[in-house]
Amino acid sequence: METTARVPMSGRKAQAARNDELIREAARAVFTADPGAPISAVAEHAGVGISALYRRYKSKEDLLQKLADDGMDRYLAEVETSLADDGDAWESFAGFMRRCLDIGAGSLTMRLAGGFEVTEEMSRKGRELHLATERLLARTKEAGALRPEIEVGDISVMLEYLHSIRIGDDERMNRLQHRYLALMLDALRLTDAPDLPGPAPTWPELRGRYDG
Amino acid sequence: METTARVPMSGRKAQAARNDELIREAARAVFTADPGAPISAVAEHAGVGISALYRRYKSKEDLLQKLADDGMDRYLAEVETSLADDGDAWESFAGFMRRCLDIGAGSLTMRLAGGFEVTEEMSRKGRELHLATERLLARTKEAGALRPEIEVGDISVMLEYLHSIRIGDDERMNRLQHRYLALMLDALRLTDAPDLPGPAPTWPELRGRYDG
DNA sequence: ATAGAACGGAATTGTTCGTTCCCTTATGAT
DNA sequence: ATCATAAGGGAACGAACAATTCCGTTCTAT
Repeated sequence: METTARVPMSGRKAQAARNDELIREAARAVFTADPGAPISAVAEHAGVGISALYRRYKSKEDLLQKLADDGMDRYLAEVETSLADDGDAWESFAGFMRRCLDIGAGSLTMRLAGGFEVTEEMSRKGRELHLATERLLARTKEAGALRPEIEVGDISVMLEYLHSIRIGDDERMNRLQHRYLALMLDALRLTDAPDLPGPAPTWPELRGRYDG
Repeated sequence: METTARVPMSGRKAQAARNDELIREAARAVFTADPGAPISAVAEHAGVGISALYRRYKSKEDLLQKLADDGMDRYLAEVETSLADDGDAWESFAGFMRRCLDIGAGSLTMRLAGGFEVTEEMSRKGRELHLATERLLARTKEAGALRPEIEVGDISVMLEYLHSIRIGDDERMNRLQHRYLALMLDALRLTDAPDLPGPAPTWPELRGRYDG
């Protein structure tokens, strides 16, 4: 045990601060993997007891809400990063998708939905994300780098389902997810391929899964 | 026995015979949608009571085994249909994928796995499927119609993943699944696209999810 | 040495789900 | 018409599970 705590890593406060992060990370990992996971799985994954969790979040619903909200922020940040990138339009878009895959964004919210009450604030943020994503898609299409039929709903669905690929350990899983994303991306840039069947999922359809 | 049996809809026996089918169909639908669904959901979906189910299957595990086995048979039938098709190699392969999507094959077994004991017989059948699929892929690649890096594991993962897309009612859902399959297929025929990241999932990796 | 924050994890309580049981109904033989 | 019986509906039962609470312990700062 550290007696005099030179290192910032010692002391209960530092421990606690680190646990904050540890727990958020674990929650993200666990619930991305399985939205219905028990809260004890999060504690286990984080290597802490259940108390550490309940000290920080009033309830499971509270945790899920904060997580979803956080996920939306991350996602928005990624869209804006790409929007601000003035380089190659296609690479900018592809990078956005890859980053979303890595940080678990773009799908978490959807996958979690149903497990908690959607606040007005979150609903507002959701619309904001939608609009921002729309801008990114529009810009990419204008550059002739993206299939015109692709809409925001497609992005949601694709990210959500890429995240559901869970084989092997974390590293292997990530690699496989990128394998299929690469496949998708190859298809997405085919601007003159034949039409896709059926219209893209609409915003109400996606939302409908949890507040319908 | 049917004495005169003009009307197939009357009589307890006819009812029962119809229920056999009703229940299999419901089980397929329900468990494809959610491998962890309660058995009562199957009864509900089939419009019968729970007794009707337990009269036919010893237990949930029994039902899952029979279902998985049935799924493998269906899948094998589809591979062989395509293998027997001497028309355009690409269309033959694409048709195979589309049919698998429609009948819920190619993923059911995997998704169900973990919920029941895998018999030796099933294991054997699994290897058979693998080989047959390999033949189909090889043939399609030889015709220059399929990306050479695509392996059997990719097919499993893609089908499994496509089936997990669940938005809207059955019809809408099917349409959306075909939308993303179409996207995938567009990517799969790109024989000269840049390499995909990471190797395809291997047979042990896929199996590893339930008997590891 | 002691108050108290931060924890770990067992105990508690409510819910879910597989399975069993019992009662109703339709069928076919007597 | 009556009765034995196959089928089926769905409530009841008990085990497993998971959210939350509670209590004893450890470590920090004083």
